[in-house]
Amino acid sequence: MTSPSTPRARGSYAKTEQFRLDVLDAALRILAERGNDATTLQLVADAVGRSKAGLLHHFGSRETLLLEIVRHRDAVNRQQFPAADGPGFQASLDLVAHNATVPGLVALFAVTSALAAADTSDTERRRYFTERYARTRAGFARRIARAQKDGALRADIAPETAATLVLATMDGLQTQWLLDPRIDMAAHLRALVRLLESPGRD
Amino acid sequence: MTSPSTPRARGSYAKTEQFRLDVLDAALRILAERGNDATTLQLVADAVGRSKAGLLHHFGSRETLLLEIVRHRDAVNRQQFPAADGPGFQASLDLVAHNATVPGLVALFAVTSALAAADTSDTERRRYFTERYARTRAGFARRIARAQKDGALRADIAPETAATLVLATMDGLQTQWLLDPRIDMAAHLRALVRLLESPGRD
Amino acid sequence: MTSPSTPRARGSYAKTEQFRLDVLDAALRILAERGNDATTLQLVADAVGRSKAGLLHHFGSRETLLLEIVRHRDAVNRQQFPAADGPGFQASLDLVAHNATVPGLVALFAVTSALAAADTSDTERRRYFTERYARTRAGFARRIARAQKDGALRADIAPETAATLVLATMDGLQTQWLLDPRIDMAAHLRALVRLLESPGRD
Amino acid sequence: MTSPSTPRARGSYAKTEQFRLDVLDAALRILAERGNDATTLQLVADAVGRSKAGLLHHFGSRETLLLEIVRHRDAVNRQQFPAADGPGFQASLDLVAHNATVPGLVALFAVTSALAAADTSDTERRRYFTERYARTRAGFARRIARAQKDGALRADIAPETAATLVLATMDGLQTQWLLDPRIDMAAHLRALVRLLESPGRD
DNA sequence: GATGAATGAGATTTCATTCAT
DNA sequence: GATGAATGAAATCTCATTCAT
Repeated sequence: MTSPSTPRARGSYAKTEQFRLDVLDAALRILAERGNDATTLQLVADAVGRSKAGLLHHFGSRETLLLEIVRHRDAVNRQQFPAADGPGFQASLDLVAHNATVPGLVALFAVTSALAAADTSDTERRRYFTERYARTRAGFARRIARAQKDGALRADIAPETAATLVLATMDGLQTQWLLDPRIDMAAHLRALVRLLESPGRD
Repeated sequence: MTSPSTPRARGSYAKTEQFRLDVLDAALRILAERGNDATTLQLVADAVGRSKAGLLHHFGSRETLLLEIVRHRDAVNRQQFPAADGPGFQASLDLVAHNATVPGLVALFAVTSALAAADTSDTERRRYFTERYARTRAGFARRIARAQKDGALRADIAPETAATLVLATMDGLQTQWLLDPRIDMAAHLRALVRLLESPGRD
Repeated sequence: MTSPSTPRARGSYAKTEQFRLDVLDAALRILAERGNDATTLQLVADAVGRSKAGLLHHFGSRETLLLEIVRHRDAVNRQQFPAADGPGFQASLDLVAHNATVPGLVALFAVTSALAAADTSDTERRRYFTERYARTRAGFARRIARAQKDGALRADIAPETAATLVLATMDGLQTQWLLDPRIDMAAHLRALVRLLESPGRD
Repeated sequence: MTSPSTPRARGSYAKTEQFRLDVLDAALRILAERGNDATTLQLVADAVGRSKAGLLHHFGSRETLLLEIVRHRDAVNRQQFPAADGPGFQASLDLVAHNATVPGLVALFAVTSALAAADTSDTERRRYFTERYARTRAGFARRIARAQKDGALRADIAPETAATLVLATMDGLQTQWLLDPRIDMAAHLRALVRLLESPGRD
């Protein structure tokens, strides 16, 4: 374990962590500008003033680098949008609203998760997303269960099921929004939450 | 032009069409076995006993070939699971149930649509999916509106909104199912439909 | 077999052979200017306006490309300096004199043959030089035997032995000349020939 | 500074020297087994239980390390085969016979001297071999001149010229022997010596 | 239409070497 | 001195794509 304030894994090379962050930033920026296929290691290396080989030394492969962006953003998001202990979906709604300002990042998530899901062997990418979804579902389910007990959400649906639906909806909305930015992700998520709050009245 | 109703049979036309179908089949099979990245033109060419150049002669590019699989499957599915004029979601439920038997195809859709959504320029791929989603949403919305009038679905949500939610859920469930096959896509879709139904129904 | 005037092996791509020759020329030039280690594929590729990958498509590897230069020069030299059927060493002396004008080429031969000789496994390079030396020795021996019969060369040394010595001397002289250009290769070779012509008289 | 005549023994000096010798031994062994290209610093480092960086700390570069092997072997050989003050070539013949038992070493000399000769700039390697050849030629010439005065060798060839020929032959024979071990280096060198001897000798 | 050859782009691997500790 | 980490250079490999026949 390292000291809590400096989350560096190995005791060496102070500048390394900053360098890694710089690379992730640069890669994300290029990704947002050029798209997945056009984002080459050379371009990223040039952007940070290093060589392709230098990047590979730190990240192992192009795939891993992209996955690291996802990982890092997940960590940042967990800090910025902590799934508060309240029963509501406010944190998720805030995150969705925030995502609507960073299409490049949303696109990266969409592509990476789809590729991970399509992997036919047990890649790190696939493992990461499998775990990530399981974790997110569990968190949602916990808060939904509590909200159902409080009477804030209707109880005629299993918390796990509702959690899966919320998560699926958030994902699906991203694809539709990327293809047609007029679609309001947050508004649609709110609509789903409303369905979960009370049974329909005619 | 060939006559619309009878199967083509003249000369090389029929042969070409059959060849294209063979390629799509072979490609989908390899895709299902090996995943997206490992599916090379060479592999597909070998599988159908042709050259890489031959495939490209017919399909233009690898991307287009993959998109053609999607296009073709969409056409087949429209035939097999016609969004019947009834008010229910039975056709969609049937399609989802069927998809659960063809993970390779589901994976292809997930990857291709994500890549299309991530495209930063106006590619054919992007155009296809944009249109496809718009069309599907419109169809869902039409049937939802009718069901609301009939009292089968709750009316306190805009048909367009509900349609977007249903479609998003179907997409999102695919990713989750690919990552964890224990997730029952059809059951979850039914749960969403139930949320959309009028009270006093179950 | 192909027609005698167009020595192209395969019936296709007229420009290919010229391209290969251009590459060999460019590589030899750079080799002469920069030396063995500093001659990179990139440099050669740039010189002929192609990509590294293009070169590798045609030559397989950097090693092979260098060996091809040797092969090609051997062929050219065989034409320019045909080991005439006369009994003398004039052709060899001419070749040695000519070599003294192309240090880059001599250096390439020296390095490549040494590397081939140092190869611990049966590489193509090693095979080529093994065969080349055997062939050259046999040719020399044949002409020496004839000269001995004619009385032009002393007969108290086996033709094979003399041939091996002549060849060894030519090689060894190249190294010494490269390290100190004041050494006159042709003059030294003539001195050896004189030793072979007649026994010493005091 | 250590005392000139007694072997060093103080502190880490002796240890360092032993380490250097161990590295040279290990490198030569690997060179003999794997050949020039396949002999990586990592392999040598592993063989002596040190790190690559450790080797470079002591030797500066890979090239230098290889040159050090040559240098060290030259020193050992000068001790074991002192070019005795007698007029004959016995010491050289003994050395050649000994070399025929250490192909790895012979190969290293062949490659290193060829690379040195091919260097287009004034490297340490090139300097070393230039000097080494000059020194060896001078030594040979001195002894040949004496033998000519003694009437042991024919006098119708300049001692310098004969020395250059002998040295060239020794080098050239090594290459031929490495490529075809059936070639008897010592026998061929003896044949050259015989050509240099006065008539009426055999 | 079809195909083998040619081509270029890019990822990856392998090294030697340099840097920070 | 010694070493693990960092780095860049270059070769090689794998593809998709284009060209010439």
